[in-house]
Amino acid sequence: MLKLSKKTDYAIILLSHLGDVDAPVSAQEIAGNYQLPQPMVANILKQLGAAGLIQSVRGQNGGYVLARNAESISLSDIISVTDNPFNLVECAHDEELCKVHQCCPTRQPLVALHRSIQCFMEDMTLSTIISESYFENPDAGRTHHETAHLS
Amino acid sequence: MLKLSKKTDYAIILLSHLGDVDAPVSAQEIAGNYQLPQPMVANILKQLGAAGLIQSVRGQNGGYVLARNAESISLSDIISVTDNPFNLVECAHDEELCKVHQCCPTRQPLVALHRSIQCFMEDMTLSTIISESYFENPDAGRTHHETAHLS
DNA sequence: TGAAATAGTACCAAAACAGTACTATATTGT
DNA sequence: ACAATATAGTACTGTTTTGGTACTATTTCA
Repeated sequence: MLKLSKKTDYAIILLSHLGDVDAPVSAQEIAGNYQLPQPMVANILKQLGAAGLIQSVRGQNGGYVLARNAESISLSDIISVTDNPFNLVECAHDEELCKVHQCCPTRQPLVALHRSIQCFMEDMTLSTIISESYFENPDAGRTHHETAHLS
Repeated sequence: MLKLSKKTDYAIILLSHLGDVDAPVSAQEIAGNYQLPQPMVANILKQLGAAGLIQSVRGQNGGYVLARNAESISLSDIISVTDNPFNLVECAHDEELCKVHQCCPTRQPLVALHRSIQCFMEDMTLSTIISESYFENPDAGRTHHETAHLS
């Protein structure tokens, strides 16, 4: 359906929050802060931890901190954890799956679209996301990215 | 999940075929040609017809022809028929839906990604798709190599 | 020892997807 | 006229994905 899952949506919020503070932040704290369901938040943080994007601190006063600096975490990293592996169409990576491979019209243009999205997501880092979220004005910091990766 | 539906995948194939011939083509003919399920093909053609992308010719020897020339049919047109309305995230278009709108980190970067995808899909016309599908491997080695290590 | 936190699973309801079925209608060829 | 072939419209269904919950175990600090 060409949309991001809520998990991804939430994950960006959670990671942006973690990127703003140094001390470990608990799931409960974030859930309360953004009025999101606590079990959901806990679940996503668990996944992000298992994927190595964040580090966990167990026990009382525990929580999560970023495992790497925000510059080295890309939107692509996040999505690969919270969404299923990014595949616009099944045959884009595994040519054998294509039934009409003798002359499939979809493959070329969709692979191009796939690559354009992929590049965008790899260039968009968490630190960029955090700094952009400070602009309240929609037109403030947008133009750069809008024009960057069209082709 | 950030993937296209099979309907869209099929629709591109169907429309590419219609763009290649002048006489009306029936659902059965296309289904046989590409070994796709005939009822599925018929259903998609019905939808594309209702949306005005193709014109129907009823009766024996009937079928479908493109309603407009292939240059004026964009990938965006196709997707808007066969996929649900394109929305990366719910709040991208309706700001009121956003629960954490006091300072939502996701909105800015995802709206940018949304626009980038939208522009790509509007610029990619059916005629481009058709002409690209003629190359079996234009620079296929490069394309395959680059997509191999993505995602 | 108890409270607060993560770790790991496993589960469930609702929605979307992929595909099918059936009836009605229009056109052509004989 | 009539049968064959085609679209038109609608409704249905099994499967998968999504969004979210529940439960138990483990770790740490006070």
